[in-house]
Amino acid sequence: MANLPETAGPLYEKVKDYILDHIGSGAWGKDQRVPSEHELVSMLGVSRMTVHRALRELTSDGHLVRIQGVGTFVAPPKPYSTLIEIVDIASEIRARGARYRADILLLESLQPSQELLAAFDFATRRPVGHSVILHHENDMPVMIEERFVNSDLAPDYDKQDFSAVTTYDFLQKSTPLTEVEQVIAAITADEETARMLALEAGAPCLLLHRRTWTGSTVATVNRFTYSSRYTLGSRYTPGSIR
Amino acid sequence: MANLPETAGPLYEKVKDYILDHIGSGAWGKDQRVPSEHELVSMLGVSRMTVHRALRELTSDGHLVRIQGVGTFVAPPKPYSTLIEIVDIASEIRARGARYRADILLLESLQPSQELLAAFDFATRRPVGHSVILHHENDMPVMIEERFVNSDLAPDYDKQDFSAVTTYDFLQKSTPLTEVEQVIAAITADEETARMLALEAGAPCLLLHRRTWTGSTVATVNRFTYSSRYTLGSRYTPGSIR
DNA sequence: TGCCGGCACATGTATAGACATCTTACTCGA
DNA sequence: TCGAGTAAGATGTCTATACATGTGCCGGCA
Repeated sequence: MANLPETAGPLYEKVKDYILDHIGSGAWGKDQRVPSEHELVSMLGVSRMTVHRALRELTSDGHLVRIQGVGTFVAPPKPYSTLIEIVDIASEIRARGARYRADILLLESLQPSQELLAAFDFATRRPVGHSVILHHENDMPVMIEERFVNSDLAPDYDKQDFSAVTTYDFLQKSTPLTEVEQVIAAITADEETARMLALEAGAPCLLLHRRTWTGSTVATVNRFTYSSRYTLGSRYTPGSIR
Repeated sequence: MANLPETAGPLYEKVKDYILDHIGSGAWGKDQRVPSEHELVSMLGVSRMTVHRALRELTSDGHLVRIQGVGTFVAPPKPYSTLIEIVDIASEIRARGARYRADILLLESLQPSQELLAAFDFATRRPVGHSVILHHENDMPVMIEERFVNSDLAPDYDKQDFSAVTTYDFLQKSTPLTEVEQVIAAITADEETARMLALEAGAPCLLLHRRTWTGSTVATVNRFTYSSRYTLGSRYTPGSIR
């Protein structure tokens, strides 16, 4: 019989640790199959409910995938999931008491770049609109926003709607917001980005990719670029947590 | 005997719905006490394990608070936060099913750099502790964390507390968390940062400054550095909020 | 008066057993 | 050869029971 860790605490936690250790060491083969509940019961000498609870919690933690009638498998790696609030740059800037302005540089039907096509699964969806907007704070450029709209969105879209300056306004005009996925990263500014944001080429920038689903449809892809001179602030006040 | 919803699905889901409905209607009084497991068993005619599972899942969802030996209570409402969620890198990495490790590189009383002093108003507060922690995902360096503790914090701080590996654990050990302010920016890695994170010097990195107030005191300053190979993603689903 | 032991009651964990549901693979018959 | 039926085995749920652990109260004793 295999040995569980001798640390203190509930049995199911020891079973979880035992399984995590074996996931990490790759001991369960390249098909990533975890022993069945019955096998684990025999191996570890605990009841099936205890094994089941350990497996269930590891599943909800994202370590495992379970398929009824088939078995338990090590879960494939997933993207990060920390919440970052939807960025509304106009509100941000106004809240600082500064003057805000947005210039629409480009507004037409265009194909997004190959890079964005690959990154955001637009290959099978023809975008109907593309806008590039430059946002200013006190007449200093702050952010470039690129926005795409999918062809399977409501067909009554016109350029009037599409030119809504802030993404938040834009989303309000479309179907109700249901889901947002954002990815934030650091990049170095290429020549055009540097020119538009009044930076030197190679300066560090923030990049914010966003996908928004309204209903079941991908509606927009936004690319934000923040100059390193500007920051996104946040303030969190839990208040009444016991 | 009270009636459970007649919808399909597992019993414990019906029990969860039953409890959520009563939370929503405020039926359980202003002290927000939920009936005990034993009472729910009598009321609903299901086994205690089923009631227990429903209560446990509602607790981990944040709807309830349970105190062993005391009882179960409706969780106080949480504030609507416009901000970046507190980053708990260890939970992040574990949620991806990856292996997490943290190495404490330095743990002693030091002055923060002049840059941090200026940025975070430490000039008038002498820090009592300083730690540098390197976080790994699957043995690849992911983040450098620097943590300072202020001298006007509770004086009974010792190195044991201070070496708590994750910031979340650290904050749990101190006074209750009341307010957090975060700033995110893009930087280029200096030589030492690049070496520690296995990057080339000058590579773009994310920088995350955080100030935390516990009570009325500044408690910590954390500097996070994410390699550009890693990203912070976010997924926001308003539909799931009851 | 004050303290402390014990009891009642709350949640937390663990087990054994039963049945339900789902998938896969195999067998047997048309 | 194909297809329906079935058996095996996997996870999912539910119950009854027992014991562990933590909290608060109350009553008796010093």
